[in-house]
Amino acid sequence: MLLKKIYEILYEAFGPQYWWPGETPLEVAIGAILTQNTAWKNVEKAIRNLKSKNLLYLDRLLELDNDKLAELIRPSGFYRQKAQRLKEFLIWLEKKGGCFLKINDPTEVIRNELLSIKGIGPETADSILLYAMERPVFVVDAYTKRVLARHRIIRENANYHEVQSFFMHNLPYDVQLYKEYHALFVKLGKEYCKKSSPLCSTCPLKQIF
DNA sequence: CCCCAGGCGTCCA
DNA sequence: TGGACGCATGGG
Repeated sequence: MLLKKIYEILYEAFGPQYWWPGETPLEVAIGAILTQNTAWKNVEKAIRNLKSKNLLYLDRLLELDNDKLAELIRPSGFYRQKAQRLKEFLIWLEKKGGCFLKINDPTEVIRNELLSIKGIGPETADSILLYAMERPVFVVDAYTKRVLARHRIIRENANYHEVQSFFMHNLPYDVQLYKEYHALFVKLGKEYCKKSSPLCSTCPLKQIF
């Protein structure tokens, strides 16, 4: 199967990526929100700010007013929006009991609740589900689409659900596989499939075609 | 100076 | 449905 083959080639080329970077599920989820259309380097600064003030805990973040939070996460960009949206998410988490791994609702139910939070779209919801909650959900991002479109595996304008279904219907439901696969796509995209450079003559996937 | 980054909501056709 | 635009910092 093509998707399995692609995975093997990427894993062979890059090895394990150890994703998601973050020490706790809460940190993972916060990173998922802060990294929206933002370089990860900038997110690291924002998270470092929170850590250095010992604020990376649900209760402490909930106490923090939005302006203070915004100032701390400023390096991650869109910081006023993100502060507000992050806060909304934290309130949801608190309402669910405050602990990701103790939430027992079906994945689809949680996903819909996450999507109803303003500022959490499909990619962010799925990143939280996969990397913070260990649910078998495939994460699709800009790199995934760009890589597949350039190799003509999907349409240029394929939507999120379409691409996600393609993976989930052709791969086993396997959390570890999905975690690694998405991380490998990001690695490949960053190094071989940049927006500005149309060619990718040295792309590891070349050997398939 | 430019373009880009691990998106999303809103508005409009 | 899907394209344009605003949101904002930091790096190349």
